[in-house]
Amino acid sequence: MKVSEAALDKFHEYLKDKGLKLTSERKEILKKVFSIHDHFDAEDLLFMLKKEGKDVSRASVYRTLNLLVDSSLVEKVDFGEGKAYYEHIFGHYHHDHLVCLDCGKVVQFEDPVIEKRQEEICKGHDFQLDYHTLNIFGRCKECRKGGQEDASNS
Amino acid sequence: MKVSEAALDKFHEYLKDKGLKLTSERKEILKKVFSIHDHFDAEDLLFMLKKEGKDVSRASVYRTLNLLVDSSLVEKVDFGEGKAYYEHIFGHYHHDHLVCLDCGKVVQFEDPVIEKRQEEICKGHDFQLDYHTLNIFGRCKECRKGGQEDASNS
DNA sequence: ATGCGTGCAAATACTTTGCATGCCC
DNA sequence: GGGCATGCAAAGTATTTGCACGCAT
Repeated sequence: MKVSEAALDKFHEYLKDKGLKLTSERKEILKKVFSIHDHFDAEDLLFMLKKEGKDVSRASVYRTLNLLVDSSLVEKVDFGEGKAYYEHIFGHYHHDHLVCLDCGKVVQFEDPVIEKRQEEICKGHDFQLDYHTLNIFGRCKECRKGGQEDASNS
Repeated sequence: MKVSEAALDKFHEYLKDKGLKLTSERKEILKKVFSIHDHFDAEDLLFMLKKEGKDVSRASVYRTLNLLVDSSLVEKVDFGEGKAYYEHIFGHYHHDHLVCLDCGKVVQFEDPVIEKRQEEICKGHDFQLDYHTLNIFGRCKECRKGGQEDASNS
């Protein structure tokens, strides 16, 4: 069974639980979301759907993304750009990001030491950890190589 | 010397470097920013300034906040709410946040293990670390104790 | 004196929402 | 058939920007 089918099942279940409906629009959006193996924003998604002749409105894209986030099938990622990015998470491990400030490239990483440490910190604060976001900003290898000396900070 | 005075010096230096000017508006904004020992958004800051009779425009608040962030005196914090929060950082250590999804309370923490691990990860990816943001979302002790309902704070 | 900075309002960018109609269960 | 969902456009937020005038260096 493909991941997107398992995701569809889970989404359907989530919707049923809430008394909501699995419409053709929601199906198309979910399918597309699970075909993108990278982060994307609402506008990207809308554009891709339109390009393929799927006639979904911007409002439905936004509304469905919120549902997908709420159902834990999709994660909202914030790179501090004043808009939201998304990535599907079902069937993946959670991961964090290295974001290049020059070229904008995003590299994913996952680190058990940090994950574990967060749990300890939360325990110490008697805080129930639901999820976290960790973004590391800087400059990737290529951008440092590619001419700009910089390197000096502050 | 008070922290805000040292900050003012550093800001002045930064501005000079860039051929920019230290205006009375920028001074007032910086002073206020360094008097707030918590995170705040642009509107909060504007409101506080107005309340004290400092006549600064919204545009100047936004423009100056950007300068303060660029000069590393202030950090932009993103809680995924679609707007930016800020906190002054000069004279402090960098810290991360525990954000309660129920009451919105934010607790700061700072963890050398996580900081160190991030450096190692960046080294492994040949990535130059400039800064990072780590937010942990969940529920604080009080909100878990206080029943399941949304406990809006007083 | 020069040119950056300011306030204002309009513009921009992203996201949400009200309403009339459409369609899933 | 009932009620949620959709599309559209308008409204709502957050932030930036063009312009004419003002002020720091």
